[in-house]
Amino acid sequence: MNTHNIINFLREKGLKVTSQRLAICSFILSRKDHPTAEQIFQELRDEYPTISLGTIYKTLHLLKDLRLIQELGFNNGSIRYDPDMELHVNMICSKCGKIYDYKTKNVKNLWDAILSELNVKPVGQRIDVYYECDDCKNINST
Amino acid sequence: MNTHNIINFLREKGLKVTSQRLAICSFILSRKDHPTAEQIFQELRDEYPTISLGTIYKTLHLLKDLRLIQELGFNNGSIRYDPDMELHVNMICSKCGKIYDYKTKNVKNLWDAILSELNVKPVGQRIDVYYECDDCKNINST
DNA sequence: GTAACTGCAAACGCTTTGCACTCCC
DNA sequence: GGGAGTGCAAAGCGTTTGCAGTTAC
Repeated sequence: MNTHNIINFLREKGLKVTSQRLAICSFILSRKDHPTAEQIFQELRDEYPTISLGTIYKTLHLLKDLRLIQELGFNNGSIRYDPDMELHVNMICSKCGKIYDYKTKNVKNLWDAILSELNVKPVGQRIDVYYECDDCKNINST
Repeated sequence: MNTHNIINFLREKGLKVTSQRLAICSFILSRKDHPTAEQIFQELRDEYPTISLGTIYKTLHLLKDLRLIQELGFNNGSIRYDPDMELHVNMICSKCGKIYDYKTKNVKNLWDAILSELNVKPVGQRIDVYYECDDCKNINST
């Protein structure tokens, strides 16, 4: 979703388009690494020095309610925000916490088979694979 | 794992078998509903009035390090503890938060397919399906 | 006897809330 | 002009930590 689309989307919902809100939406909707609220805060501070964590959280909740992002809670209590609402596998490095999304037709087919077995209408899903990424492997072997 | 096995397991690891530790281990290892630390605390209080949350957490971390349980972090910041270390799907009611585990051949197939496609050695996994359970459906329809 | 464990309370980290001020519409 | 949105600071809540006292071995 580009800036223009975000503006229209917010207006359609009767929401005000402020510069902070636009910045936060553009940021999270374009990121593929599932940042935390704190990371968003730090990265937007350069351009918006007065932006606050409270605003970040309020905007993220808004996007969650609008079903544009999903929250991923982790064992250390942190929450990361994922703008990909389609079925995918979260590939998570157990050392550095880096995440990338993985999607194939095969995953979709197998997932559909499981859902038909379960006979439920899911309102959401989450598939995590924890592994050691190449960067962390290399650090260990040096 | 019954009480006798737990005692032997702890002894083998050189850990002391205290009544609190035994109670917490027996409790979490036999529960299928993935309780929180607070729930364990409340339920054990009757029998062990002086037990503390600190001890619950320390014991849970111990069991995690021993790979007898896994932690599941959620969006509200809470952590729930799951004694099933085999591959399974967590069926989670999005309304009441109730969880039950689901295992079939297809789940295993999905997992094997993903792993062979990805060509990684996983160190763990997590598969959640969020849905509305029968109890919550009935409440809504009355 | 002593090292590990417990219970308590304080500290911690992330998230939420309340409210006065600001700015979009 | 009015109400939604922002920023700040305080409060909230689950988890972790530190330490003195206790207990298993």
